[in-house]
Amino acid sequence: MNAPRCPPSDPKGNLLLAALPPVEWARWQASLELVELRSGQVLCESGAVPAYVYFPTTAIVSLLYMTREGASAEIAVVGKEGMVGVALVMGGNATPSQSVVHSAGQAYRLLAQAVKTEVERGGPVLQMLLRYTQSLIAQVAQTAACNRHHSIDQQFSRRLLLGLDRAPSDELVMTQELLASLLGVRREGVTAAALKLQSAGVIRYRRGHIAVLDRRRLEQHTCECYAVAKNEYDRLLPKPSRMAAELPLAA
Amino acid sequence: MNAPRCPPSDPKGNLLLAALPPVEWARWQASLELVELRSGQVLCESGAVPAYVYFPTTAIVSLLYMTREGASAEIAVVGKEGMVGVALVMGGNATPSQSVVHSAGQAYRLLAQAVKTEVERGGPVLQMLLRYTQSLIAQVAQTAACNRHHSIDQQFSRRLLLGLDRAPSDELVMTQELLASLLGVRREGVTAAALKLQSAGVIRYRRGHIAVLDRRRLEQHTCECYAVAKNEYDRLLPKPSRMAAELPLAA
DNA sequence: TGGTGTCTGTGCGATGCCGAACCCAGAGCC
DNA sequence: GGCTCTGGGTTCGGCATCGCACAGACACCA
Repeated sequence: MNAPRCPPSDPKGNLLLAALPPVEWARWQASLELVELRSGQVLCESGAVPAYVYFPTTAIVSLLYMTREGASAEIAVVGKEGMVGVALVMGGNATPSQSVVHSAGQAYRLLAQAVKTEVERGGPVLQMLLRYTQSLIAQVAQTAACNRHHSIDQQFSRRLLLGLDRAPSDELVMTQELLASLLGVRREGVTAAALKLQSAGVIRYRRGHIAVLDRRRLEQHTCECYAVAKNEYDRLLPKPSRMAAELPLAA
Repeated sequence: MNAPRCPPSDPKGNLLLAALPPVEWARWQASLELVELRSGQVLCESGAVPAYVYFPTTAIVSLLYMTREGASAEIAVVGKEGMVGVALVMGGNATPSQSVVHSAGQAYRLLAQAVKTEVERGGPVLQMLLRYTQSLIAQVAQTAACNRHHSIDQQFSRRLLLGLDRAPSDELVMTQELLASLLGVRREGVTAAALKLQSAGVIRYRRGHIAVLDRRRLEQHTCECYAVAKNEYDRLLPKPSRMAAELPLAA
């Protein structure tokens, strides 16, 4: 009854898939393919045309920009709330950014052509994907402002919250080294920020595992960038039915 | 024969309008309204639903994020190559960013409702606007990476090129103070960067006017961010007919 | 059980940028 | 011509972050 590694997650674990109207959902269901994403896996290289779009359920993906000198900067995070591959919706297919899995898990994928067909059809699916893309723009823009004006401490807290929203539990599986490369700062800067939060009792961590003990206070340590982007997502893609998401599945 | 201030610019001075297919162009022409935009004018406040979208011809507009502490960061520049108000295309209407004119000039505007009707219609216009939006995402993302990794000198050069591409001449009308607030850095940092470029003979400036003398060398001083974003725009919205743009208008 | 490699903590000096203050000079106005 | 204002140049100390180097420590594997 179990898949090799984990029990397969419900496609509706992805909030975009869960928000599909019944007619569209019926149309998509047969085409959705469950895949296990490994940590470090590159879903789409910079400038390449992806073969699939991905709807993560438990996996978490980073959209990265690499500079000429080899430095990296994460411009957005995609997890169960979103989709990897909006360039296919926008018509440009490729993007200068790279999509990399940083937290292993499951996702449902759809052939690029299937998405393009769906987009050409217009209607509620296109509307939803465009709204998600708009929320992604807001996240990227907020990252730009945050990179300019806020301290490593604040950005570290913000990034923990972004991860937490997309993770299945209160524990993030990522090293300080990884976080540093995502934030585009030195690992020592992340260590210092983590130490402060740990001694304040907000988080606890050990070798690649960061447990958030007090989310409330973590939010207080963070710049407004987290809330602005989250509010924008919630405004653009309101929860269709909170009940359905929280109640156990019937039958 | 002249308008009060300047001769009215041709709507096709805006590259998106110029790229409209004949049928759509005919449909739009009657609805387009020429407006003079003053420097400092706010086209849309953060979180507000704009009444119009704007297609600048000679004006230049900044998309700004403001932090809680009052600092600002320009996340993208829109001039004759683009459109202000993509949120209406994406369906979210509002955005957390603010649109501010920083270089007075002309633009054509269209009622929000007219744009939404056009978007619902689908077809080539929607495709074009989505592709423009994708190029805007690339610009914003590049700004995020640039803010993280590059020096004020590089960002200053990059910003000059962004302005130059959208300005009618080789002279930018903007003070160092304004540039500093757009880049989100101190004015002294901009002064230092400008001095270096001037003593290198790349630019010459005086009280609010910056003349670019040697564009080639300016590009050499810049980080790759400028070229990446520009290439992405050119890829997504190729010049429909270079001839038509460069030849004088017939008849 | 011991070895090994990865992850985390720490301590330098160097540097780029900030914050504030002040002055000068060009431009516009009366 | 003189006044005033705005834009630009300069200086100083301070701080956050960087780059590098190294030591300890935990986790895993043989």
